[in-house]
Amino acid sequence: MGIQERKERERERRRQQIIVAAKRVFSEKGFTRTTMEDIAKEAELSPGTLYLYFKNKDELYASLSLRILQYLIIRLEHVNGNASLDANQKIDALVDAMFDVYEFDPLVIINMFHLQSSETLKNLSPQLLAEIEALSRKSLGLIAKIFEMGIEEGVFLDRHPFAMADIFWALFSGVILWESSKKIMDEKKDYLKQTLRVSFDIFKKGIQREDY
Amino acid sequence: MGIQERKERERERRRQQIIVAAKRVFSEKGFTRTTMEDIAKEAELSPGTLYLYFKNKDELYASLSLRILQYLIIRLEHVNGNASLDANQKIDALVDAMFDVYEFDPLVIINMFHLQSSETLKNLSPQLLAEIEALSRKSLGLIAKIFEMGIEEGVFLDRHPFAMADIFWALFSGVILWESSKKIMDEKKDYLKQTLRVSFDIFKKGIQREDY
Amino acid sequence: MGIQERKERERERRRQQIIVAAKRVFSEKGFTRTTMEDIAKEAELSPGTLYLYFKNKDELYASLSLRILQYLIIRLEHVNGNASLDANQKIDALVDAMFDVYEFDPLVIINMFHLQSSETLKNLSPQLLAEIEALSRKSLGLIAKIFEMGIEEGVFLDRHPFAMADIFWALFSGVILWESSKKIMDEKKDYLKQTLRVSFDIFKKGIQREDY
Amino acid sequence: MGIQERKERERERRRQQIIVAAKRVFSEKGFTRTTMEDIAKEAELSPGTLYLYFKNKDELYASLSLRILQYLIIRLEHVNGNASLDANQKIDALVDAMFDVYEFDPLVIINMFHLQSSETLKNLSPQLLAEIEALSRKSLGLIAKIFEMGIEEGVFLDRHPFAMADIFWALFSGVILWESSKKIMDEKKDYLKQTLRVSFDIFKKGIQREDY
DNA sequence: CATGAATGAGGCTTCATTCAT
DNA sequence: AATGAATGAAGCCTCATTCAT
Repeated sequence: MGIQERKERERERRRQQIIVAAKRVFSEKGFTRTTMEDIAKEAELSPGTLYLYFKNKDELYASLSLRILQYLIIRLEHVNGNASLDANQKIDALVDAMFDVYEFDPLVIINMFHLQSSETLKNLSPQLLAEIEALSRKSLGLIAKIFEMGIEEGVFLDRHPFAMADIFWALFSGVILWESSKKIMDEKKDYLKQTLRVSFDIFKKGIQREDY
Repeated sequence: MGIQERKERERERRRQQIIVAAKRVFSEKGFTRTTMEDIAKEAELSPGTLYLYFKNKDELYASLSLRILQYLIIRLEHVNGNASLDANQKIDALVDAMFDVYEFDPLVIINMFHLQSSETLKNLSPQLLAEIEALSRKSLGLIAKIFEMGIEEGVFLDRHPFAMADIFWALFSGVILWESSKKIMDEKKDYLKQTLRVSFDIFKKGIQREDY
Repeated sequence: MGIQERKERERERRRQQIIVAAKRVFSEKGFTRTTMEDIAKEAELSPGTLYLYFKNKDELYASLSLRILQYLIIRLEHVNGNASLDANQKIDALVDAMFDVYEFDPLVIINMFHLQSSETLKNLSPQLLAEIEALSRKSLGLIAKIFEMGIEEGVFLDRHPFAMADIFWALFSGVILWESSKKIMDEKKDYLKQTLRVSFDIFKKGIQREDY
Repeated sequence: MGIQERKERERERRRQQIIVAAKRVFSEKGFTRTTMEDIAKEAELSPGTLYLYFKNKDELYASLSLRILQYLIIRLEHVNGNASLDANQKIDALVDAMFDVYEFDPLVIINMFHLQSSETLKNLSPQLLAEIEALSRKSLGLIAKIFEMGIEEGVFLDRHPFAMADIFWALFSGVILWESSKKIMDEKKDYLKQTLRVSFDIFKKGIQREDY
């Protein structure tokens, strides 16, 4: 059993090793221009080894997103579970969570939104697509719950909570993608977090029934 | 010169022919999975011919975005030029313009945001990148102007107008990308326009200094 | 049209060029150990070009057999069409035809029987498999017809003509495969044609109702 | 020594375990598409273990044939050793032996003929090739002996006994390969044994000096 | 002996791009 | 200008084999 456990740990360690390498290379070069050999080299492994841990390039790419979605869900459940917060406080907590998730691993977040907003999605295996979909749906559901609560409390505009969650999510991803795209076009300073902050403020104000 | 002109016109017509074909194929298959031969077939031309009009695949792809950005700028200039509108009316006109642009060619809009939010950007030639950047910057500038006006009038929150423009743009692209991504994951109905409408409403409300 | 024709001819010439090269390499190394690059080199073409003429390695391999089967069918039809021959004379003509086909291209014949008697068959595309099956069936049918005639004439044993055709075919392929296998094991002299001759004699005698 | 023997027995048991597994997998998938891991899984062993018992994939594949050839030789020696049979009775016994061998393990027989009629032969190590050759030669020699006897008795046509043995062998393998190939092309009923029966009848009749 | 994770060479195939016609 | 056949670089992935445990 000790052996069993150690093996398990080592396997997980190896996976991480690959994931870390993949993250780095994908972030730098994007999906298409990254080769499996690039990742193997970065991970100091042989190309064949990658395939012992990930079925193919797509799955490896997507698995990055899975990790961060799982982390996001944990954070969101925590927000939702905190009964002491009213709707607006939960929005604040939600925003904090999003910042946390972003800082947890900015490169992966950008990767994830690239994935979600790109053709790569069409290449994924049905299972993996379903998995991503499930986690996305769950995240969105948890976010929607907050809006639902605010609507019930009468403090938020009465819009479909899922639409609001979609918009919140779209705003988050839109800002991140747009800002990183601007950085590509123009290697200037990084306004991402400031812009994100303002956008969340605007959003929050925009959904209030009365001014606050 | 008559001959010269005719040649010029024919050349332009050919370019359009290619662009139309490219649009169709890129929209259907995404950038990577589209081959130059696909486009050539769709345009009823030979692959070689494409290279007489576009330097390479990337430039062809990007040129789609150029077209729509140019159209967008015309629309935005029109909005800005209308002196009879106050800031909030201009926001409405801006929103209308965005809807127009979207409906002008939804596939190309999605393409453009894919481009802007993707690795492809990294592959472009510096000139083309600069061209896109210039047009984007101009668009954003025109949008920012509206916010600037509202801030000066005292009806909008006093935030950096360019940040507001970025956020507006990010919201627009974010919703479009996210909704089309949801459609990939789950071939359901298309809520894009409704969601876009709500998101603009929230945004507009969110930037008001006083409630309206 | 002149141009059209010339292109057609050139295309066919290129195909032949590839087929000749493929035949040589496959015969020398067998299917698995032959690489597409081997063939390309032998044909003095680039690997990519092979794929302009053959969908993949399997199809290229199988197309060798198709050619010879077509040739065989022509020969068999000729035998069947000759109304002046009685059943036993047709058997002789059949045997001559088989020798002809063998000499038409011994390497390809061996390839074909390798193909027919091997796992490679399982890898073929359904269409190609169907095509081979159709030609094989047709060949066998033409052979069976001869036996049928002999049975009706009362000179051959009354066995199912198709079974007799199968046996004839199996004998032919069996001798060829076994003799070439012996040559691999033991680079000695080549008794193939003599053995083939004796085997056909035995077969012919074996199917007679009365001694002749 | 008891220990020594037990170890020996266990080693042999392990070998058998692998052979049984290999037989199953090779039969199902053919040589190329079978991986060592497939076999290891089927044998409930690890891939590495296979290499403790067989030098490589080729040798493992070939060893299947060795087994059946050994069995065949035993049967053939038995036939030859039975002094009470005349030549034609020995032919009958030979045919019975072939059927026995076929039924002893049809899959392995097919494997063996695949091996003998395939490129794989070219990959074998010289020793293994020599071993197979030796057994084949011995089998063929035993078969030839029967024909020799018949020729001496004056009941068989006076042909080179080894050629007759080759033809007999080629007929046997040809029918088996062709029938199993037909089954691949067309998942119909299995006429193998009937066809084999008829083919042996024809062969027997074909080699008689006088009618019988 | 047994394991099974790791290796890494090598094959098939695609496709952007070129260039002779 | 247009063609489209040809190129050939490069990528993904497989799998026989090894070796540290």
